[in-house]
Amino acid sequence: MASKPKWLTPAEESAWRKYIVASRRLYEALDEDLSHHGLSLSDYEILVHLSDAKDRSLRMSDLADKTILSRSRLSHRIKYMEGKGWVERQKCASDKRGTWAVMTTKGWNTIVKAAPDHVASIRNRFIDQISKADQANIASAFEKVETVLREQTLDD
Amino acid sequence: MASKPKWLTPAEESAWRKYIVASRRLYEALDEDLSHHGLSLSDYEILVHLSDAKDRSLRMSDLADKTILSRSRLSHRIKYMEGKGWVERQKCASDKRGTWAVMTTKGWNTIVKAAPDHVASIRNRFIDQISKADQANIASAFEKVETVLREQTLDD
DNA sequence: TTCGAATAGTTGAAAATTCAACCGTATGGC
DNA sequence: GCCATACGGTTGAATTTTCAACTATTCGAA
Repeated sequence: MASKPKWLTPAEESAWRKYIVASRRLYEALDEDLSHHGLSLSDYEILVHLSDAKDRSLRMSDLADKTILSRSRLSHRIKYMEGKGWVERQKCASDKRGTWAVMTTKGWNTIVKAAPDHVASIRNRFIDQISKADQANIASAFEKVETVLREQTLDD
Repeated sequence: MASKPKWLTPAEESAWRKYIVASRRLYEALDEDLSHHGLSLSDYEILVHLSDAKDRSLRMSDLADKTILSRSRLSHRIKYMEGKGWVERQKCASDKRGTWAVMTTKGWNTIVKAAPDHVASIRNRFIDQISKADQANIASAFEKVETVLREQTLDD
């Protein structure tokens, strides 16, 4: 990687620390809020992506990509969620290796119930604390970060 | 919480999604980079805070606060790190309930070795992708978020 | 001074996550 | 068509994290 350690300037260090601390705490808080509905943040994300999808169904690997979960982790989680009755698995006809994760009515009801509170959390704890201008700055900055991250991950 | 679900506007939603996705990927990438040194991001944080501290020692609960780790998790982690020879525990004289986590020379060497690469990761993957202006915006925005988060957590 | 509540920290079991190996199916070249 | 390789997904074991209970000490008020 770097040949000479180029340390962070105080301003950079400060931005980094503030970001990292706040993002950890934010994650915690949202997860805690959601736990009152019996959901973890990843379970919620899984349900969101399913509810947005055509027929409320997604192939396991697509779902894994969208939720940024490893296939293994998703597989375990879906097993759990199947137990809860929120999703079902269906064999894929066109590709016999594949599996569809299908959201059930019960899953739909669950997320419909949780969503207002969750959105309120995001609002109270994040969005409403940040000016419109900064929201735009953050959106573009993190988009850039993510793009580069993706490129960097490809060639390693 | 909220009485009426006040949904996110498209701009807000976009900012939120971009932030959440990038932050997850960023965490992953940094953790992966660090793993080449046999460290997880939390282990690194533990060592950083210890190396900044007077006598490279901190009380367990202070360390837990600084690293945003639960006491239990820190306790387990320190046991592991003790096994690696990176830290030692010492009984606290003034408060007999207490324990000091003390970084060893081996621990110091470990972090000295890992730090340049880690800083380079933060730079490549985050800092260098963001303009100076946005760094400042992000610093202040996340500071605000964290402050509110802390206040909210107090009265719950 | 004494008792009840709070604080510091640990522990073992339970739950979640990662890791690596694995099966069955597709796909692309020859 | 045939084989090597890649893909899609699952599984069980190992590791990590959470959860709840617990010990020991300190603090504070009566």
